[in-house]
Amino acid sequence: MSMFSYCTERLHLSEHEAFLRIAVARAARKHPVLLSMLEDGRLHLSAIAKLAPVLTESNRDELLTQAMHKTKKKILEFVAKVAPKADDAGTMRKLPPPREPSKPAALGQLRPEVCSVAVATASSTSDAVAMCPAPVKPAVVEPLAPSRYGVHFTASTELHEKLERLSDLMPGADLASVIEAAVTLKLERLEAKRFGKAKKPSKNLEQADTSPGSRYISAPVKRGVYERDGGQCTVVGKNGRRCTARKDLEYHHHDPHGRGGNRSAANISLMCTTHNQLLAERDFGKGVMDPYRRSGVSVSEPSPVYYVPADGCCDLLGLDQVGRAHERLCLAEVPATATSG
DNA sequence: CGAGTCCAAGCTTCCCTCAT
DNA sequence: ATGAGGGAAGCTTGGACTCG
Repeated sequence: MSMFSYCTERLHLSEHEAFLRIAVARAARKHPVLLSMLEDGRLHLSAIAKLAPVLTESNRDELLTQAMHKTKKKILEFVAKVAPKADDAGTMRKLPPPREPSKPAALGQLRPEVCSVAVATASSTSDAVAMCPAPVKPAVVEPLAPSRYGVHFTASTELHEKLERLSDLMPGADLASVIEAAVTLKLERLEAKRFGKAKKPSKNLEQADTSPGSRYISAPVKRGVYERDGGQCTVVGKNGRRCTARKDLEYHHHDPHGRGGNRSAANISLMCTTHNQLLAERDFGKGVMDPYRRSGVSVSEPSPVYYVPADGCCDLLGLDQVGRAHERLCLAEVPATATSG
């Protein structure tokens, strides 16, 4: 259960009440002084929620001193001074919401010596995870020979049982074949869902419904866009280099659905989460988009492995300060194996 | 049975009304 | 006049459902 669900379903707070309290709690984790200021009335909930996105260790003392006993309006003025918004404002395309806080650590990342007991005695996977401390050892993928890899990870009793059941249904297959079959099936389903991939497509691009009425992108369009864009982010830097991201891809509406944009292939491109967010920032302003990543987990930040630094990328998008995700994109070290594509 | 479509979940915003 | 709270809107994902 996410914190949001807990607040709304268990504590019966309204969505907005929940939002305010979660925002304050998250801010207080970074800046504990906020709690005492809230308690003695120097700051109110709305003030903290507004201040949180721009509050840093360096500006905290000055900003909080200024904000004490101030109205929400005044607080917004402070915020605007610290983080000026772009002139352009309007509707926006929201990026995927944060899932990390509520998502349990992968079982493969748990410390075996501690979790072996927990996993064995827990009644469910989530219980087992809850009983375990922070992850220590991630799963290991070790190259053994050309085209051969060794994969080591810690499995839960649940997974172990499932593998045994699947093995029973695949007589003669070794463990690697069983896992490969399962992964292949999941991959096909997810790619069909996400990118409209199909073995025997029943509709082509011309037959797809592209009217602007619905937000739903039809499978033929998904398929066509994915093939046209080569399964890769389509953003190209000033230096002519194209972003090499192939993970966390999203369907970006050039003319947003919220503004009446249609869902034809011509209006849609593949874009990585980071660039999608950057374009949203360009369209709607940094101030509008910042809250979506202030938690640090709301953006699925791409691994540097998938990126080549796009020189002039900031210039391309007309942005000066674009946040952590983009900093990581532009400043990340590029492994020798990664080349521009 | 597979492909296509719809819709709820999750989170955050803006705009408005209510209570103080 | 002000902060708190309610409601609707917005966007993506994935589960559930429908159709051929």
